[in-house]
Amino acid sequence: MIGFLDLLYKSVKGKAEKLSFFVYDYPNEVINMERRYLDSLRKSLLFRNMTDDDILNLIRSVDSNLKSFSKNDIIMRDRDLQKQMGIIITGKVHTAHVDANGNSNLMDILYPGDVVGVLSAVGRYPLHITATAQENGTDILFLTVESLLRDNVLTAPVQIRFLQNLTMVITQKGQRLTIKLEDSIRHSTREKLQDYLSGQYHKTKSRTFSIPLNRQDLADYLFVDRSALSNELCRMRDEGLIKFDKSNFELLVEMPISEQEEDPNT
Amino acid sequence: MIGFLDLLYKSVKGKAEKLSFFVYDYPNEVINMERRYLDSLRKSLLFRNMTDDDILNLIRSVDSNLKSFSKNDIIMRDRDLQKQMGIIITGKVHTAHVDANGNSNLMDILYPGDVVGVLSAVGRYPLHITATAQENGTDILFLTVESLLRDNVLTAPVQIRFLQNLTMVITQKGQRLTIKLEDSIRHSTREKLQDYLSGQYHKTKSRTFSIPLNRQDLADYLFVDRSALSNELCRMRDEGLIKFDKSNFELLVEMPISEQEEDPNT
DNA sequence: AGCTTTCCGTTGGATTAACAACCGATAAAT
DNA sequence: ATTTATCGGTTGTTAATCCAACGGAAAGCT
Repeated sequence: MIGFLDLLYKSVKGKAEKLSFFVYDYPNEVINMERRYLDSLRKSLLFRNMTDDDILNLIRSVDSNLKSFSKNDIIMRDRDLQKQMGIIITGKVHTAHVDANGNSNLMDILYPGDVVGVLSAVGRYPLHITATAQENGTDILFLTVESLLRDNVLTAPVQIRFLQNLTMVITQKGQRLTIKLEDSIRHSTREKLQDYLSGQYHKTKSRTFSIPLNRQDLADYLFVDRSALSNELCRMRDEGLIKFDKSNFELLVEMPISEQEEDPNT
Repeated sequence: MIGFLDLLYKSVKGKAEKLSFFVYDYPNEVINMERRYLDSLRKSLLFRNMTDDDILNLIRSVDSNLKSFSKNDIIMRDRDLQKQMGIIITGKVHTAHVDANGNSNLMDILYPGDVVGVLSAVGRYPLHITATAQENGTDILFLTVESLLRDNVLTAPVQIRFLQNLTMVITQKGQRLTIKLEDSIRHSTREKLQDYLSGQYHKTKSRTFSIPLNRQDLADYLFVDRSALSNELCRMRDEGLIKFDKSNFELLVEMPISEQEEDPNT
C-alpha cells in the first residue's frame, strides 16, 4: 500500500526531492493535488478548527495511506476487522449490509469529507457493512486512529483537537443510525417514501429534485421490495401527490413533516 | 437540583464539615454511599483506566448533579434538548421512542454504569427517546460534557482520558444501534425471537434463563405486535423448540447463530 | 376477602408486503 | 447496427403482520 505523502511524491514523475507541503515552489500538479485533498479534508467535520498545517501534521503523526478505487470495487468487506478508518477524498461510496435472506440493505451514501468504517476502527468491532466505490476515481485516505484512544496518553494539542472532532463525527454517525432505525421500524412503504422525499425536499429546498439512487438502490435504502416501491410510487402519482420521471421528482403537495431535523454540526 | 457532592453532604444529617472523599473518618453511611456510587462509576466504560481520585476530580471539574427517580418517572423526554448526559448509578432505565402511529418502540434497557442521552448531549441533537425509570430508587448522575468538546482546548490529563473513554462509549452506542438496526430490518417475528433468545443464552451461558421484560415490553423491544409475538412464542413451544412460563425460558434446541458478537470493550 | 389492574394467550378479519415472473423501453457494449 | 444488459412498471399469488377484542389467570391494593 502506498503512503499518503508517497503518493503525492510518486505523482511527480522524475522529481527526486522529498515533498514538503509547506514549500510552494513545487510543480503545479503537486500543488493542485495537495489542494484537492486538503479541500476535501478541510470541509470534513473531522478536521474542524484545524489549519492546513494541523491537518497535515496529524496525518503524518498517525499511520496513513491513500488508495484509489474503481467503480464497484470493494473498499471494506463485511465481517473483516477494519483497523483503519477511511475518509472519502473523491468519488462516492455506498455502505450496504447483506442479510441472511440475501437482501442488500443500503445503509448510507457517502461523499467527499465523509468517513467510513469509523465505528469498527475505533471500537475494534468487525465490520457490519461492505463499502463499495460507486464511481471510478474514488480515493480513500485511510487513517490508523488506534493510538489516539484506549490506554495511550495524549499530549499533542493537534491530536487532542482531532480526538474531539472524531468524537463529534462518531456522535453524528450514531445520530444518523438513530434516525435510520426510527424510519425503518414499522413504517409502511408509503411513509418511508414520504420521509425520504420530504428529506430531499428539505435538503434541496426545492420541490423538484433528482435523487442519487435508482429504484433498486432506493428500495434497498428504504428496506422494502423494489416492486412494492414501484407500486407505491405510481399510486402516489395517481393520487396526484408527486410527479416523476426516472430519478427526477416533483412534489405536488406538502409532505408530512419529516422526523429528520437539521444537524447543528454541519 | 442538588449537586452530586451536596447530596452526599446532605445525607449526613447535622454534619457541618465539607465532605472529602479521601478522608475516611466519616460516618459509615457516607462512606457506604460514596462506595456505592464509585462502584457504579468504576465499572463503567466511561471511567476506564481512572483511579477513584481521577473520577471524583473529573466529576468536580465539570458541572454535575444527581437526581433520584421513582418507578415510571420520566428521566429525559423525547424532543427535548438534553444538555447533560446521564450515568445510571442505581436502578434500571428504559429508553423508548413513540412513533407517529402510537407504537412504543423500546430501544434499550440500561443498568448501573450505562449512560443515557449521550448522543444528544454531545451532538446537541434533540432527544429521540424518552427515558423512564423502571424501579424506585433509580439514581442518575448528570454530567455536562460540553466543555470537553468543540472549541475548547483541553489540557488536564484526566479530562483527556475521560474524552477518550467517552469516545469509546459513544462508539459502543453506535455499535448497538447498528446491531439493532440490522436485527429490525425485514426480519420475521420468528427470527427476531430467535436472535433475542439466542442472545440471552449467550449472555447467561445457560439454556434456562429469565428475561427482564414482560410480553408487551418484549414486543416493543423487537418492534412487533404483542399478539404476533405471543402467537410465535406458542408456535415455537408447540414445535418443541422452547419451553417457557412467564418470563422464564428454556431452550430445547440450538438456536441459529446470533449476529451479535462479543463486545471487546466490556 | 373483594376489588381492580395487569398480564398473557387466542381468535378472526383486514391490510400489507414479499416474491416471482414477465414485458417494454432505454442504455451500454461489441 | 445488432446484441446484451439494465432499468422500471405491472400483475397475481402467497404469506406475514397488524389490529381490535375477548377472557381467564395472576398479582396488587384497600
